[in-house]
Amino acid sequence: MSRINLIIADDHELFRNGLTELLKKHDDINVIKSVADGKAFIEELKRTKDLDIVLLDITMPNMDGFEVLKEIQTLNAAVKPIIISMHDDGNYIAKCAKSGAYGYLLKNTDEDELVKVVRIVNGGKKYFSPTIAEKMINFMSDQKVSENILSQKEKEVLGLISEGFTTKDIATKLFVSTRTIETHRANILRKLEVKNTAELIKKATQINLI
Amino acid sequence: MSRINLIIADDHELFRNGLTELLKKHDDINVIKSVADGKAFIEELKRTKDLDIVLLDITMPNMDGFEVLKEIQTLNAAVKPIIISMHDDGNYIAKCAKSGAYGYLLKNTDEDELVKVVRIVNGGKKYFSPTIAEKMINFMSDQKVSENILSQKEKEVLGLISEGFTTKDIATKLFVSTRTIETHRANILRKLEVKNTAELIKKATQINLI
DNA sequence: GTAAATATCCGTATTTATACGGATATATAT
DNA sequence: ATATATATCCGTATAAATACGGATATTTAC
Repeated sequence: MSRINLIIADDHELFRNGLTELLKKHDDINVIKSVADGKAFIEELKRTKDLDIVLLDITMPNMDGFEVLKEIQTLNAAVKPIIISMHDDGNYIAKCAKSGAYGYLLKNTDEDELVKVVRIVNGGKKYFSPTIAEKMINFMSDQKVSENILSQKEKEVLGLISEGFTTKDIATKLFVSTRTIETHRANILRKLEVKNTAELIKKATQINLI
Repeated sequence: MSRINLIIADDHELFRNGLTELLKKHDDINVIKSVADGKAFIEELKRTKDLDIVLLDITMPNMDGFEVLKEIQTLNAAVKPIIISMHDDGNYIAKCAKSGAYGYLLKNTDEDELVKVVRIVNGGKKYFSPTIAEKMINFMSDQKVSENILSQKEKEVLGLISEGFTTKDIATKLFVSTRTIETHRANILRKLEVKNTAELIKKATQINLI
């Protein structure tokens, strides 16, 4: 039986090394390298034959996990990425799933779960735990609301409002009448269910619109 | 020579276990236990004699690192806490230093540094690396600005503005004339160097004023 | 292909916010 | 103890935002 060839990419050296020690205990898993950022990983990827799995952190310098996922797709590489993140934001999870991750684990996962997922993914199957999958679903429904509730133009206007431009400024900038911008503002206020600019900006920051 | 008795408190099981494996390699360090949250640690603390050091994460369920630091002080325990965090926010660092931490390490510290700090701290000395110390200093000066630039009253007014109350609303609520609130608003805008409410609320959220 | 949403336009009126400029009593800090 | 900052007050004026109500062409969705 051939062993599972694996690389760890995480900018936290203590975590990376600790994880290596943990995985060493499992005979069917072969940690061939660990790297501290996405760029270093991509270089390894190009150099290494028979790489099965990469355990990938999201937040890394140089090139973060999302970019690595994209690059893996671009290169059409055979490596199967498993995300190991400490964020259980549906946001992150959904983004990873869309970008081709084979699994998503939290850093508080236990060793058994980790090893289990490595084996499942190595077999070519994707694995997202029920809890993780749920977070993702919840996010996607919320997201739909906050991302799609405003039109492109409205989002643009909102952005300019948040930068301190007045209605007149914005109208000039966008080559339309102030009346148009006023209508946009009114619609934005209505859609976000707020009654004035102050509340609007607060809400918009809360739901990540600006 | 007696060994250094150490407990790890971190909610990320993979990190905790990996760290344990790493430290096992050093004969003078004795990892007597690892726990997943602050509360569990405090219980261990009460039970365990001759505990020298705790490696403490900030973000944990039940009782976070800050609370643990406070509790250690309250109990007047002899254990010397070293924070291992992934956040290099001056904010966090300053808070920990104030609360009696003996050291502050980032999770991307290397093994040598970790072991070095454990030994230094075990000798009774505090250790904050130059980089960490610098972040803390920078934060403390920034903090002074953003926390002290507005008066209590101005902060109160700002809070109400951000909730969508108008000048008139606020005047009524605070039993003063609208003119007073208008002056407050003008002063707030001037102090934060913004020109209208939209920009104000954005800036205020950015610098954590609301 | 029809319905719904969007982007754009217009008018009138009211309410709010901002910009000037100036004042006093109290608390805080050096 | 004197200077500085704060909280409070007032007037006048302009600029900006919000609230009504209504319209059309285009794009998007089902």
